[in-house]
Order: sequence, then structure tokens, then C-alpha cells
Amino acid sequence: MTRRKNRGCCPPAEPTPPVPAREDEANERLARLAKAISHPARVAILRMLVRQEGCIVGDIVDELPLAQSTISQHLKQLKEAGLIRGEVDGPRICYCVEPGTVALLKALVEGL
Amino acid sequence: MTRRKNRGCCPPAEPTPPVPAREDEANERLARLAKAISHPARVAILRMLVRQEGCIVGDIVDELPLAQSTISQHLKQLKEAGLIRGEVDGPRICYCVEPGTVALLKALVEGL
DNA sequence: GACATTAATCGTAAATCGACGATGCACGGT
DNA sequence: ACCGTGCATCGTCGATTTACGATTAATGTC
Repeated sequence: MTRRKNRGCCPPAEPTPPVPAREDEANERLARLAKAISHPARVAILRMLVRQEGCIVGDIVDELPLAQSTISQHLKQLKEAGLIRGEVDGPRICYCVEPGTVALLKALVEGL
Repeated sequence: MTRRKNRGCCPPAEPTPPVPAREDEANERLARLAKAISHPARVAILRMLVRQEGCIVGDIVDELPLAQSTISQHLKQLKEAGLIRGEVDGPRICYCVEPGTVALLKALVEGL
């Protein structure tokens, strides 16, 4: 059994950031978040994490037809956008969604 | 008076495309739409068109600190993603939102 | 028909992206 | 203390993006 699920390794979520009042800032924020999910692999990763199916990098590598280093780079981009967070979990690293940022993304898109 | 608004040059909207059933396809679709709004200028343009404030390219060029050719390229990307549509309006070209595609984008993001 | 206006396209340069293999690093286990 | 495992980072390559000025194409006007 190599499948690992629902590790529950990702505690306190940050509060949802507010939608920027100035439109320019909202545009920048939305553009940054959109860019983070502008690649199918990153969307797939985000979905996996939302479903909490295997937040360990190895699980993600198993699911996607990409090299480990490539996955790592996609994770980095998602993390830099604030959409996910990585916690050290023993020798591994557990990624999980940052629900507030996802909520902000939804709000920004809804506000279009 | 150089400001031009609400030309109403954009008739029948296409119906909202369905959210793809297969997750891969949904990921690809979302990634493509996200990429289309992954630049602040394109978000700004989309907002202008949603508000129907000046759908003429000249108006957009006036609003943004970018060269005409650059704006034209951004418009092309939005058009290729299906988010906007351009209609010939005399010597000018009137762009407007494709509401169905915007709705699809909202649905895909909401489904994350 | 000549001309101005409007917007798309072309050509180009700099920066970024996406992918990979190879390497490095931190941690646990023995 | 030494491996082995798991992941990040580095170096590289080709492809794509973003920006601009210059040019071209299409339309309306005189």
C-alpha cells in the first residue's frame, strides 16, 4: 500500500485576504493568482490538495506524468502565489491548500 | 469629446459552454482561461468590456499605459480564449465580452 | 482616387516558462 | 557516523511571453 491519504498535516488556515479596494491592485492580484493556475498540472495539483488526497509530493508525482523536479517547480509557483503551503512532516513535506487565498481567487473571479 | 461609451455593438451572446465532465478537460479549460487573465492589462481590459465602457480599441489604448500594438496582442489572447469577441464597426473594431465564457470561467474556479 | 484614421500584423529583443537530468540537502533509521 | 529516502535547487535547452516601433490592411471622407 503505497497510497497515502488524508494526513491532516495542515493546521491553522490564514484568514481570507480582502479583495483589494483599488482596481489596479485587484487586477494585479487576480492576474497573479490566475497565472498560478494557468497550467493544467498546477490545476490538477490544486485539486488534489483541495480533495486532501495525498498532500505528500511523492503522491503528486505518482499522479502526474511529470518529473519530480518539474512537479517541485509547479509547487513552488503555487506556493509563491499563496495558494498552497508546505509543512515539514518528518522526512517528507506535506502540502496543503491555503483556503483563504482560494477564496480570494473565487471572489476576484466572481467580481469580474 | 473623445470619450466613447456604450456603443452596443455586440449582439447575440453564445450560450454558456458546459463545464467539461472529464477532470483533465476541465483542468485544461481552466488553465487556458486563467492564462488569458494572467496579466493585469488583460484583466483591466476584460473589466472595461464587462462595464461596457468603450469597447473600441482606441478607448482601451487611452486607458492603459501600453502601446497600441501591445494592446492589440492582449486583445488577441483574450479573443483566442473565447472571453471576448470583436465586431467590425465601421473603420474601428468593437470588442465585447462573451458572457458565456466568462460564466464558464466563474464556474470552473468555483468548482475548485 | 487620394488621404487620413484605426487596428492588426510583422520583426525583434529581453525576459520568463516548462521540462528534464543531475546534484545538493535535510531528515530518520540502522 | 553512515546510508537511504524525499524533496528542493541548479544548469540547460527550446518555446513562449511581453513589449515596442514599423509596416500593412481596411474603412470612411474629401
